[in-house]
Amino acid sequence: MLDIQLLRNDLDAVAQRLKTRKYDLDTAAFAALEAERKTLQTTTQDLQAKRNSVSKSIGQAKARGEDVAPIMAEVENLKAELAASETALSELQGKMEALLAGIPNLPLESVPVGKDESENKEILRWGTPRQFDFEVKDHVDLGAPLGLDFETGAKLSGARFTVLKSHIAKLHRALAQFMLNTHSNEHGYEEVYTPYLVNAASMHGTGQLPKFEEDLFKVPHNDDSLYLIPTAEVSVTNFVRDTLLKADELPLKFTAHTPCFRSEAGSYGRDVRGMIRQHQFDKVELVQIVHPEQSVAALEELTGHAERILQLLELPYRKVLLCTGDMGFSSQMTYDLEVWLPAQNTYREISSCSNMGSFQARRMQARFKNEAGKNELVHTLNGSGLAVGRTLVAVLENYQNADGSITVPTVLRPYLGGLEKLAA
RNA sequence: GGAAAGAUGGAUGAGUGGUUUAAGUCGCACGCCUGGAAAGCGUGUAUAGGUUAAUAGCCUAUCGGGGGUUCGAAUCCCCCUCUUUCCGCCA
Repeated sequence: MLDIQLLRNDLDAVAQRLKTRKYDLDTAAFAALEAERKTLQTTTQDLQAKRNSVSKSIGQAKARGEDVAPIMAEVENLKAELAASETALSELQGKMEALLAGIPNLPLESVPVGKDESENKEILRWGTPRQFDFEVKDHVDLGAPLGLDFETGAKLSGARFTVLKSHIAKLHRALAQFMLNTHSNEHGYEEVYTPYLVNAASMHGTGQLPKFEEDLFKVPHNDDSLYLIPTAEVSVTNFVRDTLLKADELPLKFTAHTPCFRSEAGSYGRDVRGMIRQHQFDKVELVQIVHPEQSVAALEELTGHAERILQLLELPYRKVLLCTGDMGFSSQMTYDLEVWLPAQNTYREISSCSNMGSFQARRMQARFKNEAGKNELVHTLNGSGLAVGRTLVAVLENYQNADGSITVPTVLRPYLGGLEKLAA
């Protein structure tokens, strides 16, 4: 959520910057609402003040034993007038909050302006895609004999659900363990385990609600609903919702391995083959809660932590700075990491690392006591370190051999009892 | 699932319809005192919003959340959430 003061003071400039990310802010409508809010709030507060003082004088008169009937008559009308005014004000404020909740974050100055992913800026390429002297197979064909089972997944739950067995299941587990160990032992993150079902307030805090409900799985519960997390960003970042931190507690760094659930109603037809796009997938997430002055540097650090996983796995990747038109709703700057997939002969997203600035913190009321003793919003960051399913795909495709077996990356061997090769 | 007790500012803790403008204590900040410190004394110490040049004043809201009764609610009524304890069930 943007600071409403920013909109009040600098409406046109905000609207212009939002335009670079394809959001059209109706400035006239906002200005009209704001003008109405101003007068309505003032009159409401005046009425409240009047009611308070009259009520007080009733109490005082009673204490002196005087007749209060005349004063009571005086406030007769006040009550209805105040109630009407309060109702109108809260409706208006609700309207403005709804509008505000739907406005995306402002991109930082350093983010290139662009309309879509074609205008993203490549920062670097790491590693060299391997040259194969045989016909490469994709992960679906490679995985089938090793335990990658789409048919059973479809039988149990439908399209975009997968069962992993034997070698594939173990490789999947090894990857998650390796990532989690690296981040918690070497990168200074505290390992956490979180609920996979969260309430609407948490989803609102990180920005999934109210705008992206169709992408979520919703579960009825006690006359209410819970939501399956689409990423551990939601559960972990919300640790600090409604919290006042001490300055010396920052930064907080958490890592979590969780399943992620995405309905993605709008994605039919995309990546239907294989486990690139699933309704359920595992991810090791990195979250940082930092001092506002540190968030720009923290994004570089956090992205580096995700890159390190790819480097240790010796998977070629490229790092891309997303342009304004391709960024997520809550982000003010995002790096994507894209891993090389030989069968697709291209780089595919495997991690997304974002600096959300104070956008989520404002929604969550996550603050810290700053040097001046004032409460200030923290900045939040998160990134995938990495998406486990897609990493599995990348390992299968990049480490494949002519006979269909898979060489186990060196760093994973300790997690697989020293196994060097996966073969049917 | 059943029963009971709770939720008040940074912490603790009083407060059963109107001088409560949320007492007192602790903590914290500043000052006095001191060679320095402690103790003592004094002053101050919530958040959000409105108005404003203002981080000055003034005003409004906030006692777990929501709704209600009332001229007036921390206080009375209803619903919900969470915490603790006991019973049941369960991995």
